[in-house]
Order: sequence, then C-alpha cells, then structure tokens
Amino acid sequence: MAIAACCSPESTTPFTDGDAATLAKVFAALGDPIRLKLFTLIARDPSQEVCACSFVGELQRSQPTISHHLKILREAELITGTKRGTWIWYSVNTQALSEVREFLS
Amino acid sequence: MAIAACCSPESTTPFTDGDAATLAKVFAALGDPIRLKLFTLIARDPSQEVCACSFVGELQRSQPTISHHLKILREAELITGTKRGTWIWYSVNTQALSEVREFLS
DNA sequence: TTGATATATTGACAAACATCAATATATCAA
DNA sequence: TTGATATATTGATGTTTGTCAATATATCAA
Repeated sequence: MAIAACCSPESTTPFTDGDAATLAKVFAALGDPIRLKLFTLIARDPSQEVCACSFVGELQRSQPTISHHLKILREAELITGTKRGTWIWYSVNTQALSEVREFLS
Repeated sequence: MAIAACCSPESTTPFTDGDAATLAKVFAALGDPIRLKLFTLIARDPSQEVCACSFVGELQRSQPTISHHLKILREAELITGTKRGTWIWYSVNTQALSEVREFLS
C-alpha cells in the first residue's frame, strides 16, 4: 500500500480550527497592499497620532475604503483606535504583533 | 483649515507598490486557515519530508484543493517543493520567513 | 506495456472581497 | 443652532478566492 509507505502514521493537526482561524485572520489583514501600508504608517509614526484623512490622500483610496480597511485591521486586533474629539488616534497592538512574531519562530 | 491641523505635512509612503504587493502576497498566503495548517505541518515536520496525500486526509480537503493551496504557498516563496520520484518533499524557505519576521520588528 | 498512484490543471460555481457614491452619525466652532 | 469636518455605514458592482469533479501528466512496479 502506497499510503502506508508515504504518509506518516499520525501527524497531529498543528492547532485547533479556532486558533487557525484567528491567526489566519491576522495574516489576511496584512495580506492586502493598502492595509500593509496603513499598518506600516501607523507603526512607524513616532507620535502614534494619525487620522484617516491623511491616509486617504496618501494611499489614493476613498474615505470609505480607508475606513473599511482600518476596521479589518482593528478586528484582527493589529491596531487600536482611540477617538478623541473628531479624530481617531491609531496605534499598533504590540501584544498581538509579538504573538504573530512568536508563531513565525 | 482642518486638513492642515490634522495631517502631517508629509509622511512618506513606507515602501514601493511592488514591495507592498510582494509582502502582502506572503501574508495573504498565510491568511487562510488551511494554508496556515499546511505551512505549520511542513515547518514542524522534523524529517521535512511530506507528501500531499497526508495533507488531504488530515485537512479534509480534496487533492486539487490541497495542490492549489500548496501552489500559493510556493508562489509566495514560503515553501519549496522538491520532486523525488512520485512524491514531493516540502520544506520551509527560512530566508523568506526571516524577512517576514524582520518586517514585523 | 499496463495498472496504480502522486500531483497538476481545467472549468465551474458560490462566497468573500475591494472599491466607491451616497448617506448617516458625531464632534467642534462660530 | 448651523456649518464644517472626521469617521462609519449602506448598497451596489466587478473581481478574486476557495472548493470540487473531471481530467491530464508523471512516475513507479509488475
């Protein structure tokens, strides 16, 4: 039987479906060029004070599109936004980031 | 003018469109639960000798679907496959992996 | 050569996604 | 309150994606 010759007798699935889905969601959030730029802009901003209006001009996407992408990054818990007045201040969730880094090690 | 009050005078886009697309492709490759499991199975296998037939049984997807996902991981250069006889031996591209890790630092 | 097996490709389809225009909500300033 | 602005939501549309059945290609063994 070729199956027996080829397949390991039993390899355990690396993690639960839930864990895989959660982690995949994080990677998928970074798996779009616009979101990757958004994330990098937020991560590299020393003041960590960013409003979406700057993103619109820089990334050449409409305001609803930027808003949509920021939501996906938020839901993946890669960034957090704090509303202060009319603006929202974004910063990177370093905890989530280090978990991703740990997975890749 | 609120624009002037809110936006930084000029923040440079983090990287070129090409670089963003390439890196996004890598993250997108990991942005699916099945591919995340595939990648982990390959990465954690001490022998680094894996054939797709084991993946089919383990991940409960058809052979064409597994083949399709492996192709996406290969095209993102996260894994490499070496054909020896009828089987393909997969291993993780550690170079690409460390580049991703570096980006997240 | 013939049969069995490992993997890839094609074609099709439903679901998810990226995008924008229009509209809504919330906050500040006058 | 009224006007301006920052952000979110809705609805629509074209594109991409995940999936499988069917088929093709390649390799090994008898």
